[in-house]
Amino acid sequence: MGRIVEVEAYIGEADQASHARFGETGRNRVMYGPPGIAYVYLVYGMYDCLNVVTEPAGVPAAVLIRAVEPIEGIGPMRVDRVVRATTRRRTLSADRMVAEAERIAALPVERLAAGPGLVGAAFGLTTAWTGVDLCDPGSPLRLEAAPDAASIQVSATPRIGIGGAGEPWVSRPWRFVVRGSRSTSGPAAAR
DNA sequence: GCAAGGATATCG
DNA sequence: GATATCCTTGCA
Repeated sequence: MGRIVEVEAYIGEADQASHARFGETGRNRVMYGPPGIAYVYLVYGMYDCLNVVTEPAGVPAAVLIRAVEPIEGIGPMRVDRVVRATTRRRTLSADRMVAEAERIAALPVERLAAGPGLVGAAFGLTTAWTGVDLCDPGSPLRLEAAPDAASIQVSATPRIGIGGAGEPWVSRPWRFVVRGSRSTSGPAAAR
């Protein structure tokens, strides 16, 4: 369990940064369905990114969960991070595997899920989780309201890692971060 | 600065 | 069926 501290919004086929920019396809199909459903996709061949489908059925939209501040299950998160890091690589010597495990073991708790790919790794998510109802209290993966949601300060910035210099969808401030969190994505210098 | 995986969308 | 690209990450 953890607290979501960074997200990005994607909405509509006109949003050229969205997977829905080509219309409905096999991959993005759930984005066109009812809200509250998980959409997990693979980027760069090794990172599974978790999204929450939003907007009523027919309107393709989703919110990418970019960073989580771990609260419970720290040990399992480290294990899942190590498993992911050592199984998603084709060429990895035994020495490098050990080094990777040690690096993850030494990570500060607040950095275990500090990025969209790291959220997927820490929670052991794969594209097979697409379709899970995140609003069902009985679901193995679910969203819950933060008790102190009303007092949290949020900043808005442009979205990360999207192309199209000078295009309107690039500068739109649709990335939201919990102010003051030490678990947001990116290198320390940029936080 | 760039290489590391694999799925995907878009061509032949 | 081939290939450029991708909502990333960590190391050279």
